[in-house]
Amino acid sequence: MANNFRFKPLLEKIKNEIKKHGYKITGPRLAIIEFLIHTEGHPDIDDLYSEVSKDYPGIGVATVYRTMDLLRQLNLINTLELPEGRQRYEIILPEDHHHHLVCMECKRIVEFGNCNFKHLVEDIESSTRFKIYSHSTVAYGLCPHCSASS
Amino acid sequence: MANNFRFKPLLEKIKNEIKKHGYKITGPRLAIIEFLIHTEGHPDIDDLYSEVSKDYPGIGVATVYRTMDLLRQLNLINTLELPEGRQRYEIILPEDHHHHLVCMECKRIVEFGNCNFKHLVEDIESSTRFKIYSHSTVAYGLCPHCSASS
DNA sequence: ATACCTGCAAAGTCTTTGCAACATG
DNA sequence: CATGTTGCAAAGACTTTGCAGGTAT
Repeated sequence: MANNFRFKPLLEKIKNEIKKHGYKITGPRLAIIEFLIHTEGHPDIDDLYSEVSKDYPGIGVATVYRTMDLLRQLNLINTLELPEGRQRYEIILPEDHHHHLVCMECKRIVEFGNCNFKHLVEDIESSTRFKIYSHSTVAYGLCPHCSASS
Repeated sequence: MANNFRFKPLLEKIKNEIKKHGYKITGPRLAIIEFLIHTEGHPDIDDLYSEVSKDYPGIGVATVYRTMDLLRQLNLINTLELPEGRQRYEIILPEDHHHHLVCMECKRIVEFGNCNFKHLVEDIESSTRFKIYSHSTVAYGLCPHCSASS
């Protein structure tokens, strides 16, 4: 697996974070977290449920929802808001600020790292008097394949 | 109404767009569109349903959903994807490219106009080979009021 | 031993759909 | 008057919740 190198330290960090807050490391949680660390994709609840079921048969959907809530509360995952009407998730890697490009045709999701938003923060903070903590950008377009075939 | 000046030409443009595509101007549609043009907010389906019911009693929720689908297909409204799990809408004004700032505490939504994304488009297009057509940024923070009281 | 956690099924919420009556162009 | 549109209610999709039994620490 390409990203295996990131596996152990990240997994340990996540487990510690969970324990630190008084929650427990359980089979279903581990299976979900390991899947999230390994996958290159941006799974939704259904993807998680069906994929994790392979490692952990018998897991219930409710557990998947509850685990994702927990991970989000602990700031261990990001939630992607796309126009699909459901959420997709990705594990947060340290030092990996990126955004997403979505193909309007085939729905493929690609990450991109260039982000110059930080240059704007001061401007926006002074014009709106908000204190900004985070941001998320989604760009829409056509992927190479779909743009060739249209 | 502060934005009355924008009302007539925009309304005409929208009506024409609807007719041009073979759809009809009906009472419920007009009531929804007029509300969207007048409001300063970012209503969700429920807001629309209850507000528009005042002008047009008896309207059904299904009609609100269907009208918003139509307006989105014709590119007359923007959909805001926020972590609330439901969509919010805004009418598209010509020459008004902006993004949104959301207060994490009180959920207030504020628009900001600074956007330097266009400088990145070429970079992203060449590194990903996508053709980009639009983008949307949401920043999260604390509004002046909430940041004072915390 | 004591929280916490799980799967299940039921309940809840939000959105879509089928349909007969109606309205627009 | 042909075609699109509407409100309603039912169906569908997705998410949350209550609970009794199970499990991590």
